[in-house]
This record gives sequence, C-alpha cells and structure tokens, in this order.
Amino acid sequence: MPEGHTIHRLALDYGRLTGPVRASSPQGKFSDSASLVDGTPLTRTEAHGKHLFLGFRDSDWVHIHLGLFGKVTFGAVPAPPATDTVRLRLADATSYVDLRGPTTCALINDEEKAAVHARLGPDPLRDDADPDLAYRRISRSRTTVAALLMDQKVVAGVGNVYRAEVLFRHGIDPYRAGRDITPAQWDAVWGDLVALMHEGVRNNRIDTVRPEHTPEAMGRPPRVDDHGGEVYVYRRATLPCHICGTGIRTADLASRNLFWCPGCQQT
DNA sequence: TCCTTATGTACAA
DNA sequence: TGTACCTAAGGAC
Repeated sequence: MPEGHTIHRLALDYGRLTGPVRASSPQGKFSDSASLVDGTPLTRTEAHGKHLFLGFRDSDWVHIHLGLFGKVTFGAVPAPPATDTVRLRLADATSYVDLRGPTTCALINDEEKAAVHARLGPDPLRDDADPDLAYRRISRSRTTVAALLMDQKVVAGVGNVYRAEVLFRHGIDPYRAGRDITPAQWDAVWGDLVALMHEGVRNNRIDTVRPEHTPEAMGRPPRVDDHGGEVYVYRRATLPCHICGTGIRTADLASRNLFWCPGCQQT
C-alpha cells in the first residue's frame, strides 16, 4: 500500500478524529508517548512524501512512516480488543484507528519535524512543491532516472509502482541517466505524477492505464491487478505489454524490482 | 506449518 | 553493497 498517495489519504482520514482522542500502544513500543497525547485533541494532520504527521496540542507531533509493511485500519467503536501488533490505537467517540508494523512511530517536536521536511524533496501532492528543485538534481546526475525517482531527497512520495508506471507512460528507458532527461520530459513526468497521485488519493489505489488502453477499450477481458489497480508494467513481468505486445521485463535495481517495456521505453 | 514476498528506509562497511 | 527491521498474505508442502 504505502506510496505517497496512501499517506496523504491517511492524513485526511486521521484528520476526521474529533474531540479528545484516546491514545494507546497495545503492543507497548509507543506506550510512553501515547500516554503523553492521550486525552488531547488531534489538532491537525499533514503528509510529506511517505511521512505522516499527526499534530497534538501546539507543537507535539506523532511522526509515522509505514515502511514496507506498515498498515493502518479504521473501524467504528467499540473497537475490538487490540492484538499484540498494534503499535498505536487512536479513538474518538465514534471511531478507532490502528497502526501496525510502521518503520517509524515517534513523538517529535517542531524542530525535529522541520528536519524531516528539510531532507525530503518536492512532493507532487503538496501545493508548496517546486519541481525545478527536483530537476536541478536530476539534470546533474549520472544516476539512472529509475533510481532518482525513488530517491526521496529528489522527489518525495514516489515509490516502486509510480516509478515504473510514470516512466512507462512517458516512454522513458529506466536506465537513462538523469542528466539525459530533458526539461520538457521532466515537466511532463512531474505533471503526470501530480495528476496520477491526486487520483491515487481520491481512489485510495494506483491506476495508471489511460482510458484508450483499458481492457475494455482494447477488447481484452477486464482485469484488476493484485495490488488493487490497473497498471501497465508493475508486477507484469513476462506478460505482453498492453500497447506493443513485447514481454514486460524485470530486473533488480538497488534491491528493488524494476519493471519496464523494452518496446515502448527507448527514449 | 514453513517459506517467500512486498507499494521502504537506515546504517555499517 | 549488504543487512537489519517491521507484518501479513499467499503458496508450497
């Protein structure tokens, strides 16, 4: 689940908790901090890339990063007894939210929060994002564009699915060096990320296939990928490309699975 | 019941 | 570059 769109969606959904919030850490690893915010209202929520910030009082923040395994589940009260993997349970009068398996769940202050923002690149889902900042890094780098897109200092919020899909949608070879990406290409990629990721927040899933390439439009049987959305290349290794029929390729790049269509992605 | 895998990151060497 | 960390689902036995 967790790419940037998931985290921004969580910021919206956590933000619906109202009034004094009960906070607990059934699993125990966050007990001391949970007791510090227990009984206080959740005043604001914010996301930057894959980082989620829940604001309590004036300057207390619960900083959450889901990592690869983290999950958040919402439900109506009464909440069931928490299992021993729930790191943080928040609840108001009507609903509860359980957090499991996060890489990070820590109580921080404004200064520490600012430090997190400072080490993240522009986020396509934030209004304050400056895509030129990302292009400055990309255009000076010999690193592959595939690796640069996953680097949160360069762009915040893009993960393995959006990386693979946006490069496909723009016909860009993932092994192309950053400095060979033209300003026009970056403008197009950035604009596409903004649109795709906003749609991801709305639908709470990743869909990247253009209307003219959907199974219905192409006369193929309807299909939804395992992870919940309709995509061109992600986890479609060896299957024929929706557009050109070439077998989708996969490779290991910096210990992550890369997917691309050698037929469509040559520029 | 065990093994593999995963939409992620940080740190050591 | 390798390894550690966090959890749950699915598939092989």
